[in-house]
Formats: sequence, structure tokens, C-alpha cells
Amino acid sequence: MKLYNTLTHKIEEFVPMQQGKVGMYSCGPTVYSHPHIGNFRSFLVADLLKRFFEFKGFQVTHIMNITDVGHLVDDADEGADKLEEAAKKQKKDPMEIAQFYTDSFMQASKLLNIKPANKYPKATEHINEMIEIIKKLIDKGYAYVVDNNVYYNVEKFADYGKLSGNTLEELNAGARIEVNQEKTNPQDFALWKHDPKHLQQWDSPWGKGFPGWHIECSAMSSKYLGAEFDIHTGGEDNIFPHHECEIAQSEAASGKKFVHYWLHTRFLMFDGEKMSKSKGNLYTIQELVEKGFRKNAIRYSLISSHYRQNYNFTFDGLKAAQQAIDKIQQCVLRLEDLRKNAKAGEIRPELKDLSSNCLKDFDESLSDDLNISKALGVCFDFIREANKAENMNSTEAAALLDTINKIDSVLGVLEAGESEVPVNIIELAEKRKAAKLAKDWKTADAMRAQITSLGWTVEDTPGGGYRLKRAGEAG
RNA sequence: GGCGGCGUAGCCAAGUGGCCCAAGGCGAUGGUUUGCAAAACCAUUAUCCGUGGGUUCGAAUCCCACCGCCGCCUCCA
Repeated sequence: MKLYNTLTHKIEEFVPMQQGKVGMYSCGPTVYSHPHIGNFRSFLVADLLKRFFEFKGFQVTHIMNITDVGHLVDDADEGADKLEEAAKKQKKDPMEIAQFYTDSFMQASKLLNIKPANKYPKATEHINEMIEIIKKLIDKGYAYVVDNNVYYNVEKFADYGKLSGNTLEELNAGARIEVNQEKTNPQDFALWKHDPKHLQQWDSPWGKGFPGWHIECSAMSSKYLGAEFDIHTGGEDNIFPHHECEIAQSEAASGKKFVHYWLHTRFLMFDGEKMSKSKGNLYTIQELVEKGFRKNAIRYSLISSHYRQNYNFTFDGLKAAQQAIDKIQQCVLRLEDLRKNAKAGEIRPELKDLSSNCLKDFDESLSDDLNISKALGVCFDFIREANKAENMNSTEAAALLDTINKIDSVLGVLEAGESEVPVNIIELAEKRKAAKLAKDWKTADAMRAQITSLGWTVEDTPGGGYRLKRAGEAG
């Protein structure tokens, strides 16, 4: 398994800390608004990676945080807090807002068939853990207190900048930072903030206040995965400052290497443009579903291109994704028919090879820094060969189905189970079948037209049978 | 100003020195099949990989220049 490590700027062989096990932390949502498709691309990359590790037989412990403490809107630690802004606007308690959007996030995750993390720790439930780390950082001389605020002194951490490449000199040269007189260095970041206007307040050794942004991930990752763990994922924007600061805090506090492999997902574009509120192209999963796009097509579309590539999300792309999934699903339906209705027998060697080669190539493709395009190519080559195979017995069909299911354990795009067909649709299909037997094509076509008008599709199968599908849905 | 990425067919996209007259998906066209369809299968759809140079026996792949697009740089995944 090879992965591109942002820390080393290289593709590296993945070596887990414990054989057969992977500890993985993903930066989750900040719950002051509905997460959009861009957020979910990043979450889906984590899901794909996790599923692939499981495909390879690893036992994965996956932690995804829920940030329910708002962060400052402006730069330089000043300005309004997003969660609080939302709370004030909607005249609600910050925790109500957080819960509402957490629910929205969970619902969308489920729609996208994202495997739940082992734990979704909330920042507000780990204030004590954060305080403990801050204390340790003060004791070790990495942090200092000024006027009930605690700041991290970046100069004390020699490796500051090793992830992002932003050295202190360069940051000074860039000088986009407003000078805060309290800080020793302009780049020092807040570990604990004092602000009486803030709605969310907790007691601390430095008086009432609230935690800085970065500290939550240091606190929660070490609590659930240990001070040192395998993989940390997030969006590319997290590289600096968030992950840079996490490294500084965690490594200074523990004295250990924090994360072995850093994976960052590049931003999603919408129709060639950056997504933003002003452009009105921040779609949520729920909105796309309401527009009539299938949830598995949304998933397919979002995972179908390489995670280190900007992905241009378009409605045409979504339609193409739907067609692509239909192709797989269609093959599954055919194989299921054969598995149920054909006779048992031996598996021909060429079909055995087809399956094993497919799984091997699929594995190799994704093992190459999650080369999903290549993996999908392997998958479709297999589908074509499976469709071509003639006179298949039920044993063979079952074996090929098993292969597709193994692949889909990673892709997660196939619809589970068959949809319930209403009785009236079955009646029409039966009438059509009878008419066809009588060679009464006029009646048969009329029946088909009726079925179509009711939103279903009839497909004839070999041997005079038929298959019913909901229109626009293979399966 | 600093850091980084990209430019391959109508669209999406893999390939990073010979296996490439370049995978796979979507779309399109023709065919097989079908009572007609649908689905499936077959064939065609890039002799060439932003442009111009260079290195090499050999380049989409390496080097240089240019053009174009995009991201990050204090809280947006």
C-alpha cells in the first residue's frame, strides 16, 4: 500500500504501527451549517481509504471529530464566532445549532453510504482533555499566558512549518497577519481564549474562556488513538494552519511523533469554479437528492477521481455516474437471475481466473495511492467479460457475484436488495407476457407503455421472462 | 510575494522513458440480438498527449522556455 504523505511530499509505502491495524483520524465537520458536497468529497476519501484497508484485511480504528465550538471568522483571533453567529441569527442556543447540523451531517453521511467512524467525539465534550494538554504545554515552556489568554509560542517548536513548508521567515515576509500585541510572535496561535462576549464559556485555570481551534484535534486524537498514530486526513486547506498547529501542540506535549501519514484531499470545484456562498453553488447532499439525483451516483461521482486532483463536479458528471452504476447493477441483476435459476456446476477455469485477476488488479490499483480511475477501469473490464460469458451455471454466477460484492465493499455504490414492485405493475407485466406468448404485439406494447408511464421499465430476459426496474434506477 | 497542482478524444479520466498508432466511464455513429424495444455484445469515435525548443536509438512521460487554468498561505474539507 502506497500513499502520498503531505509531510514528506513523497509517495511512501504504508507501514502500520501495529501489524494489521490502522489508526486513522479525520477532520470532521464544523457544525454551524449544512455540510456541502465539497466537505463530503474529503469525508468520502477517508471512507474509501478505510474501506480499502478493510478490503485488504486491516482492522481500522477511525475517529472523526465533530467541531461544535465555533471558530473565529476573521483572521488574527478576532471577530465573530461562526457557531455563535448562527445561534444569534436563528435565536437559538449554540448547542441546539450544533445538534441540528450534526444531525444533518449524519443524515448525509448515511445517504452517501459512508461507513460510520468508530467514534465521533465532540469538541465540547473534551474541554478537560484540552486543558490538560495546554497545562502540559505551559509547563514545558511551549505556551505562555497573557491576560487570561494562552498562546503557543511557535518559535519554541523547531519543526514548525514542516508540514506546510511555511517557515516562520516566510510567514513574516508574507505579512498577511495582523499584529496582536499580546503575542510574542505574530504566528503564535491561541490555545485558550478569554472573551466575555462569547456565548460558550468553560472554566479553566486561566479563567473562563473557550479553547482555540487546533487544540481539539490534538486532544481527541490522542485520547482515542494515542499520542502517535498512523493516518490523519483532511481537506487541503487544513494543511496550514490547522494541521501544522496540531503537530506543534501534539509533538511538543507528548515528545513523540504525532502522525505518520498525512493525507489531504484537494478541493472540489463546481462547474469549473471554486464553490462559495456568493456563487450559490454550495450544494448539500440532501439538495442533490431532492433534485432527483440518486445518492449512490453522488457517491460514485465524488469518489471517481483521484483525491489529490481538483475535481470538477458537474450535473453532467452526475448523470454519467448514474449510467456507470447502472452498468454494474445490470450485470449484478443478470448474475443474480443465473444464480437463482441456472443449474449448479463446476466453475470454468477462465472464469475463476477472471475473478482472481480482477481482484488482484483492483487491489494493485488502489494500493497505488488510491488510483481509483485505474481501479474502476479494472472493474468495468470485469463487467464486460462477465456479461460476455455464456451458458453460465449458478455456481459460476455466484462466484462472479462474490467478486463484484468484494469490489463494492470498497466502492459502496450498489443498491442493496431489490426494490419492491407494486402489485399493479406485476399484473401489467404478466398481461404483457401473456400477450407476447399469443403474439399479440399491440397489447404487449400497450402494457409496456402503461408500465413506463407508471415509472417502471420492463426488460425481457432470455427464456421469455422479464425483469422490472424503477425508471432511472437499475435495481 | 511564498508554497503547490494541472493542461491527454465531444465530456470525465488513467498512463510519468520502449508493452502507447494512449486504459476505463459517459456521449455519439454503425452492426449483432430482439416481434419492436430495453439490456448486453461487437466495431468506429486521440498516429497523438497546451505551444515551441532540447536530451535520447526511443518522450504524453525527462530538461528549458512560453501560454493558459486552478488551489493554499489564520480558521472554507
